[in-house]
Amino acid sequence: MPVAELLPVTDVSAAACCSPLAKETITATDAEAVARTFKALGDPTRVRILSIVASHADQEACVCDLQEPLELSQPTVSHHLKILMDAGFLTRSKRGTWAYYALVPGSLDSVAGVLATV
Amino acid sequence: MPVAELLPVTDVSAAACCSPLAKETITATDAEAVARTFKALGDPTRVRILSIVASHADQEACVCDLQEPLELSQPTVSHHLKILMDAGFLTRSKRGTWAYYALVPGSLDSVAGVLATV
DNA sequence: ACGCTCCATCGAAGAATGTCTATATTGACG
DNA sequence: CGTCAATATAGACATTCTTCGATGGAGCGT
Repeated sequence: MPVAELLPVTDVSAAACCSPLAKETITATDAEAVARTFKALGDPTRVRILSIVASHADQEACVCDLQEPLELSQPTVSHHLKILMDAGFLTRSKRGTWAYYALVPGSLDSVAGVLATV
Repeated sequence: MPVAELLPVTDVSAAACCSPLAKETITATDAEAVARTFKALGDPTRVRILSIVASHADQEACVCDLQEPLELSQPTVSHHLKILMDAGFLTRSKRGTWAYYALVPGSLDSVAGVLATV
């Protein structure tokens, strides 16, 4: 960010199309973080997973709850669950042989807040 | 969708881990539409484009406004702009030689509403 | 009319992603 | 302790995505 001030942006001739900025733009680093969040939501299977989990009683479901309605192989379901976990939308709690994935409270709502930074 | 009712899901033995659903889940078709929206936001370059456009005075910028800060080739910038247009975040208005891309008012806010359907 | 600038489209190369099968790991239960 | 069930991980393959250079079209200027 300090680099910006070093540039002599006092160009008078290029006034043709380029208009000045009214406020700061997002940094490239922050943009990557925002994109990572949305990329996790950018797959129909993962959207359905979140919907199924959210539709369960305690907003919690195990892998076997998901495999059948999604009609996907078990490793594929686990793969998507990991992505949703890494993105902060789900948590995993293992009870016995089963792994229960639960919605992180407020994680979906906070997506709206992420957009405010753009 | 009507296929679901045909399945005899009255399985009594599998009560071990699977819990019942408290509400309806999203349909596969709707999930694809939701995912398409988020996929458009799932790339750091496109997030930066939206930020730059939103930071301009009238929330409007031409391609030349974007090419330099993004440090990408012009065809690549146009490619991303098309994706953001198809997703409903930007509109294009050509004035003279220049093409001005403007934020669709409320399009970013409505993303939060999309999540409510999940 | 000619050239020049700005932008969109085309085609291709490399990277990333979604899916599967096969295998490993973990915990429960005889 | 051995077996079985539920998940996770690894590797492979096809598809999609991001990016580029090259080309084409539209509009302004001399």
